[in-house]
Amino acid sequence: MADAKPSADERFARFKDHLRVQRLKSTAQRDTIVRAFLESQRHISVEELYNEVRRRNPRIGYATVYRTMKLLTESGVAAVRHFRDGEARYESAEKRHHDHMICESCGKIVEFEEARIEALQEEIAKRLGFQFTGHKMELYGICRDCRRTRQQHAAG
Amino acid sequence: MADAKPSADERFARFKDHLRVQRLKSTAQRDTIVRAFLESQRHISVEELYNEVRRRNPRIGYATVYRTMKLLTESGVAAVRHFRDGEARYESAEKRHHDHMICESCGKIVEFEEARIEALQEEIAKRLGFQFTGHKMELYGICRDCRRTRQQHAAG
DNA sequence: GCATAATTGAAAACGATTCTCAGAATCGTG
DNA sequence: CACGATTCTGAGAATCGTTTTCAATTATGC
Repeated sequence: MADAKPSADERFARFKDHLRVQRLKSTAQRDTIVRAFLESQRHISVEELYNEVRRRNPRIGYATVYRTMKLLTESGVAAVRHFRDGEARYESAEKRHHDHMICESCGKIVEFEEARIEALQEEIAKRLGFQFTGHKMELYGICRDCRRTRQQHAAG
Repeated sequence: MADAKPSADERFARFKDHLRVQRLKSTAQRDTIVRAFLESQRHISVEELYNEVRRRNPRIGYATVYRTMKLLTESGVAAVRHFRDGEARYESAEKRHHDHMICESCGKIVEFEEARIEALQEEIAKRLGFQFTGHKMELYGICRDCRRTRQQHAAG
């Protein structure tokens, strides 16, 4: 039986725990932002999240979204990624390690796991005399959908 | 017998060719910047390059360094990389494909080649239905020198 | 040489993110 | 519940790396 991944409520609770432990305050703004994040799609950008948050409470500022996502990352509920475009994207941190494959045409992001790459990385680090601490790996390509669309256009 | 890698003069000539073909102009500023780059260490940042350029000709502005490095990249002589800190670093493009291992403590950058990783990447892309176009991979760790230093401090 | 087109430096604009600061809200304690 | 210490908030300014703007300067083809 696979581990069920934590529900949105469980992750929300984990965030609240973090606040308590760190003696930080619970506020309506933080709740709104975290709930919006937990209900969002994967790899949401700050701007996208901000727009959703605004729909729920237009008085919440950009800075608070940034601050809250930082907190959420520290609590282990979210994780940041920086892809090619340079704006941060947040994803749920509740999953196993994985990397990303990104479509250069439509921006679609697909996750994958590959144990053999992880193993090679450790091996390379050792060979170079480094104590391995982490890595960043992204593959870029054109997804099937975009290739199909392109052909249709070409065929006219 | 290994291919000799192009000398600085050969690369400079390649840049000049690029200018000619594109009907762009040769200027003293461009020459100064490109020469400074070609004589520099690997993975130089724009700021570092700008400082060196300034020593040679204090009237050259930041924007011209940026513009020239863009040109040099288009000509295939240089290549940009964006590592964790977010500032662009330029390296010579005259080498075979390679990736980087970066020390989280001192910032040292070591290059490596690993055919097995390249092969895996293509395989993964295919599995996900992508036409592979490129990738970005960086390993992070602590280098031997920094580990040694750290121990000395601990032993103090 | 001259005209034309490209290039330059300085400063402003940029986009993503962080900081500042004064007012507002939270929370542990009486 | 009220108090007070502390934290949080929103708005806008500040920051960082980079690009753009613009008027003045320079390179190049004829």
